[in-house]
Amino acid sequence: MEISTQPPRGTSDILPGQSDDWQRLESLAKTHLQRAGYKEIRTPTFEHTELFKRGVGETTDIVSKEMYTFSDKSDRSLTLRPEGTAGCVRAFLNAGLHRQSPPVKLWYQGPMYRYERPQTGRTRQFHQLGIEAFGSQGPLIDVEVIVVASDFLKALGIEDFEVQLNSLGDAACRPAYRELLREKLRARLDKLCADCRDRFERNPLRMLDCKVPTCQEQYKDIPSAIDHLCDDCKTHWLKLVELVQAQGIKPVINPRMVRGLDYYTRTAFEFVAKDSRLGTQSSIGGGGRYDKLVEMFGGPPTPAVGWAFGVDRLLMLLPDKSLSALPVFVVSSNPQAALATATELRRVGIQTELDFAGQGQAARNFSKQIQQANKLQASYVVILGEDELAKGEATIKDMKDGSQKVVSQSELASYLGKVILE
RNA sequence: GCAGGUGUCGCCAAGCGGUUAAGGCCCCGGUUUGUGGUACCGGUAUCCGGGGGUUCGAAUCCCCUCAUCUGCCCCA
Repeated sequence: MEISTQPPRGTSDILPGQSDDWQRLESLAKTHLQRAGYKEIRTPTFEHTELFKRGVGETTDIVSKEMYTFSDKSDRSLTLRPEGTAGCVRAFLNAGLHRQSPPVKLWYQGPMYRYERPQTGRTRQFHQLGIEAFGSQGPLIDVEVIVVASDFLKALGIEDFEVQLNSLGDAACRPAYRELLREKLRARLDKLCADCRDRFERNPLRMLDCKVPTCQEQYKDIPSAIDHLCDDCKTHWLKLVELVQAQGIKPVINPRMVRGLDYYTRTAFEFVAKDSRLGTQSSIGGGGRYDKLVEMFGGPPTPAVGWAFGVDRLLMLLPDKSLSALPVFVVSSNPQAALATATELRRVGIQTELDFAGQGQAARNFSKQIQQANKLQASYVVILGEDELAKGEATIKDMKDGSQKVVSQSELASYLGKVILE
């Protein structure tokens, strides 16, 4: 019985040609976020199921139908993380980071798991890059977080996106608004789609961003959350919008945007890109403020704000990358000499290849080796034939124009270093 | 969970009841063992996602199954 070489449904391998993009994105993220004072945190890829149920919220789609949950040998219920914030908050508390001078700023990157039907821009294992800032309650840090994200996208070469903004209120005003929604809509329940009737019970706010036109028809005259904020939330919101604009970002106020996770309070935002490469997906990242989550996990009251981007989706939007450095290729009648020279060149920082297709001790003929060099798009070929080896020399062939030059082996590395590394 | 599309060599792909299962790309070898990119020649699927069935005969028809893609829901 042969083993299937297909990866599990909804997962995929990141192959040699693609990993360049991943590395580019990761290194850019790292420098960008650290520059803004964010420190990397690495938390487990699975956690106690309870953490997500409580943290993300029982009524969310993520918890109610998308979790990868399993029991270990001691019958603990564990779940592959569907998002990064819950784990960060847990680690933040467990490590006592709340006792550090605020704000505590973290970033993370890694695979997340949601059991869904795969399609363009959506897989069961996907990757998020996120940041979390704990301990500051003013809108200034909301804005920092948004600006850092926006700048990061631009650094990646992604320019065509909008920032949608909304405020969801807090414990002081959201319950009242929720009831208001129920009151207004109770009589119209029969005109709504099945999903909305369900949302009516579980999470009325979610009704507002329903995509069904007949539902939207019913919501036309429904007041938005922004108009029903309590004084504190209102002040925060107005300042937020003002500050965001002052930083040169033109947010799109979207009173209908309700994020899918329960922990958000006040600020919610989403980065949206309309690009056919994303299929019908348009959200490339999102986040908001979650001022009650730390407390809910048993910590001291700690306001927090953060976001996460879908790395896989960002990668789909990356402009065509520049070509990587071209190697030097060592051709020799003596495989051992070829490897020794390649190693010498590599030590001074030159990307160097050689031929491995020979049988046993024998090198392939020069023609074959140079063919191989050509296939790898070598910039230069170093030829160490019997003649050169006898004289302690090396022939350098410029693959662009075919010109050749003989240098002594002792000068080879420094000569090529000059030509290639400048 | 629901609705459609697709599954023939590593990749693209012809074939639509009786073929040794085209072709192209890639790869390998040769013409050319001291020199590349072109050209020419040769090689590479006992097998058509898997399992049943119909038939004298199936990659081609039927059933089941698996995978994949696209969309709905929702999100990254």
